[in-house]
Amino acid sequence: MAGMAKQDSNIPDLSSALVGARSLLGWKLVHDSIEGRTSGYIVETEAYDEHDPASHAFGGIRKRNAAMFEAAGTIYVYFTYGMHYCMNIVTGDKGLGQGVLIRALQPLEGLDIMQRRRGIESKHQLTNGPAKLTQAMGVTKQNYGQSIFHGDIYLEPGIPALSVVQTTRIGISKAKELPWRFYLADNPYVSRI
DNA sequence: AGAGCGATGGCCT
DNA sequence: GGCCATCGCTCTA
Repeated sequence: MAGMAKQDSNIPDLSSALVGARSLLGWKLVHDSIEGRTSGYIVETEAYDEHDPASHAFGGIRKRNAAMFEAAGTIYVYFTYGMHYCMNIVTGDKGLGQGVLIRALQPLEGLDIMQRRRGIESKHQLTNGPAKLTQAMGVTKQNYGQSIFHGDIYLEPGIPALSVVQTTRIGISKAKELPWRFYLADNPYVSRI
């Protein structure tokens, strides 16, 4: 199968933020919560590493960002604009301060739960943004520091990332020229093209 | 289709 | 006191 993009292991490659951002595309993100199971395919990501002025890890470890310095697979949730949560999956060696922001999902299971949590019907609007998907999936500060390898939020093999677009990141003011955003080409659940 | 803006809280200088 | 890795509503075109 040389030259064919496929998922060839049962864990994504989280060795660095850039590798992880690409590797996580197509994986199924699952949350088994008290309200039920919600899941979706990861269709859009952004990489943030320790040398990146746009990263929350830039400037060193603090209470707010400490989870980013934990082992790869740790979930780093942050609160922003007074009302939104966003979710990252930590990459790289422990102590580095790297992660991948999950920016969009293609909703798969628990659509009714997502619709209730989001307060909207439209399937396309449920998870096409970093704060939208955490609301739909029921991810909050409570999940801060959990590991995707043993917890109620975890990954399962999903769909092959056949065609990936790499471009600049969204919603940041520093280092915005870096092409560290990845998404599945032609996927209707990407936050924006 | 795109600009403007309010909501709202933790962390920074 | 100001800034945000945001979203969705409300205007103008």
